[in-house]
Amino acid sequence: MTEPQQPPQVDTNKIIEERRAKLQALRENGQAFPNDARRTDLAADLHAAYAGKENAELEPAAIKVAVAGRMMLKRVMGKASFATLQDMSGRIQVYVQTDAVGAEVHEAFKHWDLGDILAVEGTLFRTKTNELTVKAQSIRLLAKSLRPLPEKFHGLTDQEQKYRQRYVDLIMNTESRAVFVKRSQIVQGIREFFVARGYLEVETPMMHPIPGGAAARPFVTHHNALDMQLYLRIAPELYLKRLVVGGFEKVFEINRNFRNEGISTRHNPEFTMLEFYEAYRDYHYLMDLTETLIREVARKVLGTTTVTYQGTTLDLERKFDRLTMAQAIHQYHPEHALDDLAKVDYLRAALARHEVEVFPTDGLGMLQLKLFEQTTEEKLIQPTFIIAHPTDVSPLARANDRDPSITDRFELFMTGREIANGFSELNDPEDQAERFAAQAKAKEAGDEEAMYYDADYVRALEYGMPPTAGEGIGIDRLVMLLTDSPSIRDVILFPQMRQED
RNA sequence: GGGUGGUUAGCUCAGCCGGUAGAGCAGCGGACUUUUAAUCCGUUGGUCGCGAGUUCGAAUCUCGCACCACCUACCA
Repeated sequence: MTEPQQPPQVDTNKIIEERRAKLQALRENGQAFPNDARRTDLAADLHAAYAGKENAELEPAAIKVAVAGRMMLKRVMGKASFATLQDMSGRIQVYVQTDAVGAEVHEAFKHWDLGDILAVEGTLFRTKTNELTVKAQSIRLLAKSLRPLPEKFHGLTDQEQKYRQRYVDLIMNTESRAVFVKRSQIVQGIREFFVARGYLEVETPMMHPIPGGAAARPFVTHHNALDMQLYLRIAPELYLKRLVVGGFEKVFEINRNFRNEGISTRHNPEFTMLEFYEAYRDYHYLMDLTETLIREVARKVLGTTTVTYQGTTLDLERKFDRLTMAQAIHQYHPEHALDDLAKVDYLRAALARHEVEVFPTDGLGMLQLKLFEQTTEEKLIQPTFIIAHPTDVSPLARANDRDPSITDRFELFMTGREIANGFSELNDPEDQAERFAAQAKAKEAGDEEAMYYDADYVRALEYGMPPTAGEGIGIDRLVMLLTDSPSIRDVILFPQMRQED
């Protein structure tokens, strides 16, 4: 891991050799990478602006435009050629004629390669097949591409290469570009949603002396000058609640968390979380807010609240179900009667049949949770809030007033996956201190995911935190859902991969 | 971590029962002044993922390793 970087590989590929020779010739003729070309027009803007114009009207008007982009297609026909340029907005065709640009330039153009970055100035016309085209008065090569692009028709299909060389994926695949544009719009929509409701966006530390706020294994790092061990954050929760203590009564943060755990189609070591906290609210309010948020973002970004994910249609308009774990188990497995699901012995027997590991210390809530996860979680396709989680597994959530063995907490499930997790916050400093102590004890006993005792967080609570509700939403998973992406790697620009070679 | 499948030219892919590798695109040379995956003629290009083994002979069969994908387990 700490080995020195390998020297860059010398690529002996013949195509690259030829392109290097072309670049060398360009260098000998002057500036090979000119930086004085100015673009005034984007492809999509031109298509939109002249959508209704016939060539009879367009060509005589001699509308001057300056476009630039990557050459994706090239068709040479003796004394005239067509090229297709791609810019950030889309594609536009360019017509290069010996009569218009001169024999020398056209001859040079014939030796430019797919992938080269070009600038074209000229006038608009429509070809006989009615395609809007720039007739070049001048055409320049701005940046030579040394590496050949994937095949123009099939594009890049190799999953590994799409992830490792995202830049090539983005050049070749419109659908990939669209996913990341949507991701950006979703994050923007969420940001606007909270700002419009008077929330303050904040940034809290990514490097924590004590990792907290979730049950997960952290990454460890070291600060040299301070000579101290630091952890990449597994959640921002404890810092955001310190801010609520400080008087920022409505805060949110959209940022990265890091968890040193397995990698899968649903897990990347770094992932983006939205967390938000609002004082003088409870978890019921959060559920309402979450429904509104997801509906509004879907409407804004997709234009609809009917979402198809991997062949399953989700209705985000309908009020989301709200069920306790026992109710959910009963609803999807009617053979488990509600009365029985409240009996410890019944649950132990049921779990034994499923061969689920249980501990003598597991109480009613824990047993229900285990049966729920085993039998029911994957069946929650339509948006469903599951409420009342056991206090044992919710060390930061407020205990229920009637039954302190459960908490005022919910998790939102869609397509059988957890999308959000929220609760009325525990603001009793003495209760919090006891729960930390229990977690610390579990950690000593070998539970690597158990929390540390965070004395400063308890000290903050001792100044008094207003009753508060807080929630976290996994942005990557939400984006997967809204873009119909099967893998989390499809919605993360540069997913974590094993080292090449 | 466990299971299944994959890895052949820059890219997309063929390659049968083992006989030492092929197409299309891209590239190079030529023809072509409205093409659009342009077309037509010619042509260069390979450590068949890596390493062993079986065999007269391995891209092909066997074993090991690496990486990727999918399923599964933990999690968000």
